[in-house]
Amino acid sequence: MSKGVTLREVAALAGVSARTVSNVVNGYAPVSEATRERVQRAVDELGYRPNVLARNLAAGRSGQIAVVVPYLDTPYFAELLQGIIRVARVRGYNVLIDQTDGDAEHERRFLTRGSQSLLFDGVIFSPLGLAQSDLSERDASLPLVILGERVSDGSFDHVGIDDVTASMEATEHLLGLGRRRVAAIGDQPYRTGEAAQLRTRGYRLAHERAGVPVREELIISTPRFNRSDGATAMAHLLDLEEPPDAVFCYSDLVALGALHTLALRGLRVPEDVAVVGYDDIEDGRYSNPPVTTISPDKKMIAETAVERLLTRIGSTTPVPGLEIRAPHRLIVRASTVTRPHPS
Amino acid sequence: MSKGVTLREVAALAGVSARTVSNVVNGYAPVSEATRERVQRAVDELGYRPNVLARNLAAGRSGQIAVVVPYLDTPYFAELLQGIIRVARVRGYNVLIDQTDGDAEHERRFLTRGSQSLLFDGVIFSPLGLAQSDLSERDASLPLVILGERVSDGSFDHVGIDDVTASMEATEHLLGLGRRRVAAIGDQPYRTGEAAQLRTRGYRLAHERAGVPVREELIISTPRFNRSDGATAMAHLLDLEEPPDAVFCYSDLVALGALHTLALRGLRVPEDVAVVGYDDIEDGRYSNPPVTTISPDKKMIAETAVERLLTRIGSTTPVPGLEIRAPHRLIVRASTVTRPHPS
DNA sequence: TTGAAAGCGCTAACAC
DNA sequence: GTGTTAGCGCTTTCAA
Repeated sequence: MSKGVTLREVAALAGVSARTVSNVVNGYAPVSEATRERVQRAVDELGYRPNVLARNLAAGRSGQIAVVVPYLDTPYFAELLQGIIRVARVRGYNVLIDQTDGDAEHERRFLTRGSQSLLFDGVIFSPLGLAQSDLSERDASLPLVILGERVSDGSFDHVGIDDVTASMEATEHLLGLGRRRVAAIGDQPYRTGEAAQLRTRGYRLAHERAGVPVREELIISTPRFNRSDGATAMAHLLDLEEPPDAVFCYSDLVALGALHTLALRGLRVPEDVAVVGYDDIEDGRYSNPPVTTISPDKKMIAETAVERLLTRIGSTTPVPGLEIRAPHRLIVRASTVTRPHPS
Repeated sequence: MSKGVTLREVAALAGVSARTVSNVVNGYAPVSEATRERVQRAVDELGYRPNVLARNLAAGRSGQIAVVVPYLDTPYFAELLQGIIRVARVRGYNVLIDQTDGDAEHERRFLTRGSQSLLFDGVIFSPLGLAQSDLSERDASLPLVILGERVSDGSFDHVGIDDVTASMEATEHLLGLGRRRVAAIGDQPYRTGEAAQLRTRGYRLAHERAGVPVREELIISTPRFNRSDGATAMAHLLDLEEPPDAVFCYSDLVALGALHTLALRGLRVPEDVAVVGYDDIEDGRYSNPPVTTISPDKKMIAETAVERLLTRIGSTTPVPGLEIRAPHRLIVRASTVTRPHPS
């Protein structure tokens, strides 16, 4: 393995103590210009690289944050991750990735320092299999930021968009287009489906405001928010006696799946069925037709999540949990309007 | 921060030495059943969790591998990563992610242990900005597995599919359909574009074999393999005096971009223009129309990459670099054949 | 400013 | 089988 020049060797060559080398390397404390230069020369000459492990062990921190998502190949998470990694790197943190497949047991492990103890200083977490209540029974000493739709219990921060409002806007857009049989794909009417239920709430709210009755058979629940579920749900909707003339999908992936089924059945979008998605992933911008969608400010979400986490990590006293709402907007594309505004 | 029960405390409670606790925890060496049980009880009682950092420092390894890709939000990498993380986890390794944006300087940093020293035991690397020659000037003590199209110089393993053959097959498929003006999108005729050039070679080879002359103006080069480049290139091709009747795209993303432009121009796929992609990402299965593509065995690539890396990490003597060819196949979908085989 | 030295928590060589 | 103990390489308190 690599030789590994140690701090001591540098100290010896420079004729100073380890302490001084450490100071120079870390830019800490005052060191006289002459000494600093001498040390620096020794560092260069020996090609010294600090051993991160040792540094962290001594300092009691790891310099790493973990990002835990259900699925890595979901474009939304991939795009978010990209942002998180960029920001973390700038702040001197490495990013450890884990993917839980939405498995509750697997997810729970990240709520405590557990066996990973000290491997990461904090976690940015997007839970899927855990219910709100699970989040409360956690090791509060582990800095945590939650992404997605949860309400903070005060021991962690939560960053996300206002799902109810966004969903309401998406539905209103469809209703405003004169559609009267607007379906919803993605409800999850069970304990761990709290996030999805917020979208359904927005959907109902929009109907209420518009004075259009909700047709319960048009609300389809799906286990996941992926293409295949979207395709299946759409097929089911089209087989109804009175199929919908519009669909609000709880993710762009679901919308893409719905579009796929619509194309197979030879239906025109948006003429026969208008489609709205959620997330604004790149796929949706290039699909045929491009998908109208709710676009969360991902850059801000990523930045805020890292920023908050580092604040927590850096603080010795408990930091109050914040509810942070990132902005979102509706982007209208050809899946709902024949001649959309140029975007 | 978390209290942190130490090995010594456990030892004290169990009335044994640290050595024994370590043995029990790690399942090492022989320990009498009675002792093991006593220690285990102490561990449980105290809620002892080994400090990974300390363990690694002492053992001289980190238990982490780094995976370095140009872009995380490229579905192909996301899908691959997913496989890599799964396998690594089973083998007890954590995965550190980095994304280079294809920046050569950034990539080069991963060819040496550099400042990250000891933070990871090995690297799975998919270079983009580096040329073949850059790979040779590296710190051979860092276990390395390269993904994508490179030839091993003997100091690392390389896992990938046979790009030339695959590209030839893709092109032959188009030629076999009777298309005579087959375009290619994705060539990169410069030093770091070696991978892309292999695809172009396969493209030419297919023409040669079929006795169809290559029209140089139909070979379009693009800086990246993304949707936007594909859309632009397609627009350019359609503006030619004699536009193509088929396109071989060097990635599915490029194909999706091309499809987008084709739809905008009101052209029919495959009737007017047939399209073939590369990578078999999920997007391509649900696009409108679904994309015929070269499908590399991603699962095997991921597994093999991790397996080889761990072999390198575990070996004290130099391991000869292997060239590993993963299988691939052409999947025919509606973007080239009106009534494709069910897939 | 700088030096000496005590750990950070664990592993493993060396004894018994 | 099990105990002792010397580090792994760095940070940092305490003196000087």
